[in-house]
Amino acid sequence: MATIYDVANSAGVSPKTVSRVLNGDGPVGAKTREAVEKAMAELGYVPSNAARMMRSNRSGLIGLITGAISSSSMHTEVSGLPDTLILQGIQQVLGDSGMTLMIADTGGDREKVAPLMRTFLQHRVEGLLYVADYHREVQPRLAGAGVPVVLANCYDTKGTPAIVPDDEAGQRALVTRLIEAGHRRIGFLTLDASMRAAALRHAGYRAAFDAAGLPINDALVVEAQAQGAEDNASRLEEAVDRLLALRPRPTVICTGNDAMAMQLYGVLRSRGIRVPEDISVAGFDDHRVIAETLYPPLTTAVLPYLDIGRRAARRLLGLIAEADPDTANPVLVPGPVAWRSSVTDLTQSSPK
Amino acid sequence: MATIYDVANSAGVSPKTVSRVLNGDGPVGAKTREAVEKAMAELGYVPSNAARMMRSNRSGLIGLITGAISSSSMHTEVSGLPDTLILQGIQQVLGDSGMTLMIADTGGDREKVAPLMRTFLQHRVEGLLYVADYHREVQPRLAGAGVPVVLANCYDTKGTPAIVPDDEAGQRALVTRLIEAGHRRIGFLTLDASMRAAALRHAGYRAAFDAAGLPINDALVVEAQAQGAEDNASRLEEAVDRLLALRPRPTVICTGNDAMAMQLYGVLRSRGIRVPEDISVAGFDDHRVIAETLYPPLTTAVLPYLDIGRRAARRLLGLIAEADPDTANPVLVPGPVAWRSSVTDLTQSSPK
DNA sequence: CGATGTCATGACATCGGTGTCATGACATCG
DNA sequence: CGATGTCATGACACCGATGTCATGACATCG
Repeated sequence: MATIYDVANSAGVSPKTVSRVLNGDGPVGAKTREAVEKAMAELGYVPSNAARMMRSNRSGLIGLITGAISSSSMHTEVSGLPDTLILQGIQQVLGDSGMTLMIADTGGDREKVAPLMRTFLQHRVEGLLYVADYHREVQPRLAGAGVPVVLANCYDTKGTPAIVPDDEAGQRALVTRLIEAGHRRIGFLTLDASMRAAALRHAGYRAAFDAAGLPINDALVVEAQAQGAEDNASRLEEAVDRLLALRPRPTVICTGNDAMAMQLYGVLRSRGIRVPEDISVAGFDDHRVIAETLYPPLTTAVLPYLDIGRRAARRLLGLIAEADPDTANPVLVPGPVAWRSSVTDLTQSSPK
Repeated sequence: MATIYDVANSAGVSPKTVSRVLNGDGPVGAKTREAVEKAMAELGYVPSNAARMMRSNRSGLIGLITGAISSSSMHTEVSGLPDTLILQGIQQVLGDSGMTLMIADTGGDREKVAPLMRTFLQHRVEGLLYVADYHREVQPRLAGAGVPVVLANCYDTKGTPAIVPDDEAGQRALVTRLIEAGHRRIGFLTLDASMRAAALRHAGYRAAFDAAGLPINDALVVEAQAQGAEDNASRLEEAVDRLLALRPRPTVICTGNDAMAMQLYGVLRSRGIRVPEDISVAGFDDHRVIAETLYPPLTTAVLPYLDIGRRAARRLLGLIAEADPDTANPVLVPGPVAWRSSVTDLTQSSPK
């Protein structure tokens, strides 16, 4: 690969002059510039970042780690890469700022974290991102490396800058919309209670009722997932039947996430209940493959992954520039409601 | 950040000796080694990859590009990152080999490819991977950069090393299993015919019949997706009704992918048809969220993304080491059949 | 016309490692 | 006992860029 010396020789100038052409500092004569540019093009010259870095001490690299990193081994499932939307959001912001992303996945093996960190440090990353596959608490050992860290889709108890989805506001907005659409008996099939999202979404559900000045009926809320259960399908069926047995019956059922809504569609149909004519359904996540493909398309609260990624990247860049506006921590990112046809508007007098 | 000189001073030796301790080349006295290691630990010394690279000319970096890169603008949909399993597979292999992955996503903007390539070249990546979000042909302009390239989940016409799923073998294996389970009237709802996977899977379907010595009834194969259609839902319904109108009715319906199978569940239930009691269903992809969550869980052909990622990475490492076994191109990676309860075994005399 | 300033350019050192070669202290051998 | 070999270590150059400073050619000014 051609070096700056090759270019200098070929153009009959000194390396320093080539450097000036490259970086636009210092004056360069028009004819000289032309000759240098021609030489660069001919040789296919691309400056070496390594050499640059030695002087500038700026690598232009950001390290990203996913997978097991904390010691919260409660969820031992093999955790893979997180939703790609988070990565995409990070990419967008970093790309625009001229940073390049290095990624590493521990593949669920916590022992791999240390060597990965070492590799990142060898490359002199200017910042680190840790991305979780679902909203949860982590106990990272990333700190102390002398490099700014931002957590995305997770948080810790030490006040490390973190960006997480505002599950509570999302569920609240969704339920508020349901109430506005005339629904009063709103069933809620919740996630495994040990999940952070479960508690927050439940709180959002209640907050929506409170804000509307409506009473809360706890019989409408049923946990439909269990810790390490295999038989979540039958558990869901039981939960659904319990809701359906209520009189008057719920007019809409919210689920802990879109996957559960997908199962709910199946259970309801097997009971001869039509969606949304007989009962409406709403999910959470806006998992595209599911929410848009289901028939009818699913009304759901959007998990703002793209936005979370963008904000995490921006915050990290801020920390690197030592210009952290020092906002509240963790930052809660709200998502909109995706209103689709799985929910009937009861305020419309004549259902077609 | 501490340098090798700091360590050398602190340990009272020369930088070269520290280097020897680091790399284990050349002999070092026991006491000296101890002193050096102590100094390194105290200073939190991590060697700089940039400096190393200047001499060795080995960056230890692999560049990965996803998103729009070809000029095949037929599918203008915003293409995001590909399935994370491919990335995970790549990660695993590269991580074990000591390489670090740099990733960049064009976010669908082809204009971004050139600057990204430049960035990668500045970092002196030793190889490039291009990963597509679904099996297709690309016309990359990656070549000529003097760096080995491997395509994953896509291929070109110039013979660039490529790793793609063996869609034909997958569909064939699936249909063969169906035949073994006693099915003879096997419906097939295909993807948009312009997709590579559609043609290959169709070929696999036919091959299974041929191998079993059974006749093919073309009325059982219906295209259930259209080019840029909005109303694929109603199109699917029509296709399903056409299959259901056949006498005798198909005993199983294969779909172009798992998402379509998910829709099919809905359509069948709305027609009062039970899965799998009245009719069996099989998908393609083994898209976990769908295949495992659906009730009943979906029998499907596995798209071996993890394996594709692994092989792509291994092949790239081979090319970098200039030891390419020069296998057939593109490499077709077969996937197993995931047999779940959405398909009834007709050879079992008594359905429970 | 000499002093001063600007422009265009180059020589040289430097960043943090590592390859090459040299050196001194011992051990071994004939 | 002198020649030779091995071990442990250091001096020095080099990788490819860029910052600092110097230099020569002109232009401008009083």
